[in-house]
Amino acid sequence: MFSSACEIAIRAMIFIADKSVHGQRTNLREVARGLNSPEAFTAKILQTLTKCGWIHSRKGPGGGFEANPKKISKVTLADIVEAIDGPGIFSHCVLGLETCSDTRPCPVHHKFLPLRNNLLSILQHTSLLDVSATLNLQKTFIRS
Amino acid sequence: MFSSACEIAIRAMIFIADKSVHGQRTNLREVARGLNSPEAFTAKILQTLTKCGWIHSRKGPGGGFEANPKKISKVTLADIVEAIDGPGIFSHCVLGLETCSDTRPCPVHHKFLPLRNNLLSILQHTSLLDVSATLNLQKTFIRS
DNA sequence: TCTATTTCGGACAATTTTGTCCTGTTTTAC
DNA sequence: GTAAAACAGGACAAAATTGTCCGAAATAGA
Repeated sequence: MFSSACEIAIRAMIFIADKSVHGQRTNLREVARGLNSPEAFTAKILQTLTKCGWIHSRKGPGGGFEANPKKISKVTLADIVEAIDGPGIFSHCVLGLETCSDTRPCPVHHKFLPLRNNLLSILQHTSLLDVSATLNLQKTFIRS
Repeated sequence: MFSSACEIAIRAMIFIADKSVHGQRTNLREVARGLNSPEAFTAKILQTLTKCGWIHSRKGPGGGFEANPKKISKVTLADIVEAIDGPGIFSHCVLGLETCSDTRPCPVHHKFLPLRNNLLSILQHTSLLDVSATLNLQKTFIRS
């Protein structure tokens, strides 16, 4: 569904959001270990998220990554997915047709339309706060 | 959502099914042109579908590909997707966690569960016959 | 100021996916 | 029987994705 970079991005954002909610800053090593993801690859992804402004980074001792608490309740899964996989994901035809649309549909277009809308709705209405809340209660997990 | 090989596979199956329903056999060149897909790559995909038994191939002049009319109403999108992308697609965690399950869920597991079931249901209940029917009426298209 | 810590950014490497090409084999039509 | 048509399959090539490495820049603390 999403690229593995995107999967890691979402998990990383949840991890960082959870720390930030509790007033803590975390760093690359902690994130990578928390997710059980390759450190260097995770670094690249965090770089992208930083450039997009979804997290804030700080160099030097005691530095690391943090998320603006106000943003955590506003940033949605859709925002993160778009930042990593690009906006194409939301419009890409199920059968890969470039010209697929309501007026010139592929054979499964109408079958999948409600599903796509549902997916989009979930992504757009699920904030980081929503999903990070269960994490600290050990009700959900983010480490493979 | 699916790999591009899988997108082509589904479109190719629809194309072949549509021909077969009308008692016609088609060949690689026709399929590739019908889908506007690279011929050699399409050949590989048709090879896989043939080995899986979803279509039947025939060598020599006048040869090509055809689908058993009885099968066309039974083969589902899920069958084709599984043949090309493997069964993992149906169980792969949204966030890429290997250990994700109802009892040890990732933070979005429960949010996406209904969506996943819905997707699975659509794939399993949509037969080739269903989707190829609209094609001949020029109501849907499979060429990009 | 010096050092240790940490992110940044570019170059590079490995892997997977996508795509091509060529040779062989089977089959049909004449 | 021969030639042409068509798929089968293996080797190869290109592109995209995933992943690594290292030096530079920034920052905190001694």
